[in-house]
Amino acid sequence: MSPVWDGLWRAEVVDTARGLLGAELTSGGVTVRLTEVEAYQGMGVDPASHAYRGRTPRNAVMFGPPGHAYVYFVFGMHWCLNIVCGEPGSASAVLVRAGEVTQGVEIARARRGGVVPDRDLARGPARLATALGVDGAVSGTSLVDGQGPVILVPPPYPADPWHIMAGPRVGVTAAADLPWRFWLHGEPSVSSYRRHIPRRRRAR
DNA sequence: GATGCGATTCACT
DNA sequence: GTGAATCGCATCG
Repeated sequence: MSPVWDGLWRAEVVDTARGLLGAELTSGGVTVRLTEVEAYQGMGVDPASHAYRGRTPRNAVMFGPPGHAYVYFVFGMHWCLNIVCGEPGSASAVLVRAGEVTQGVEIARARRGGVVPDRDLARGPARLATALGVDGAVSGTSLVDGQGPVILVPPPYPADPWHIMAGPRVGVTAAADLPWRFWLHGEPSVSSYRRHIPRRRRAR
């Protein structure tokens, strides 16, 4: 594993998240440059984390070594891609929320199913996963050993700190006040979703 | 642009 | 049974 990665995984997950801005994910002919990420801490610490209540079959890979993919299924139709961080057992991770497609634009567009503006190809975690062709089969594979279906490459240089914005994580109901979402200022590919608002059940 | 809401499957309680 | 780390479309301004 490269020294770059080693240092990133050892950092606090919020710093790891910032350090991943500008990194590139490549899968099946499509490359995405990360412009928006969210940090999730580990078991018993972060109530918004899937690992908060401990290890389960679904989140088991979060407890494994860093640099691996944790992919989960939400809302009955979407896949989301996370990068496992920290020491093995720490169960922290960074959710990849959005990016700019830098290679394979037409492949990504085909995966997204037709007419999609470039900036929207990987704008949002489920769209990003779709653009890369990522699904549950990727979960548990390494992103950094060059052997897996998805390859993660470090940023050519760290993002300018003045360029990094921070705010509440999107769509989470717990710990909604923590500014653990990070994005690159001015990037058109940054998702614009609002904070989750619990909706009343419609059975009435 | 902002806001509201339904779709649709699964893991966990 | 409940609610979820979302998205796309409809509606309003």
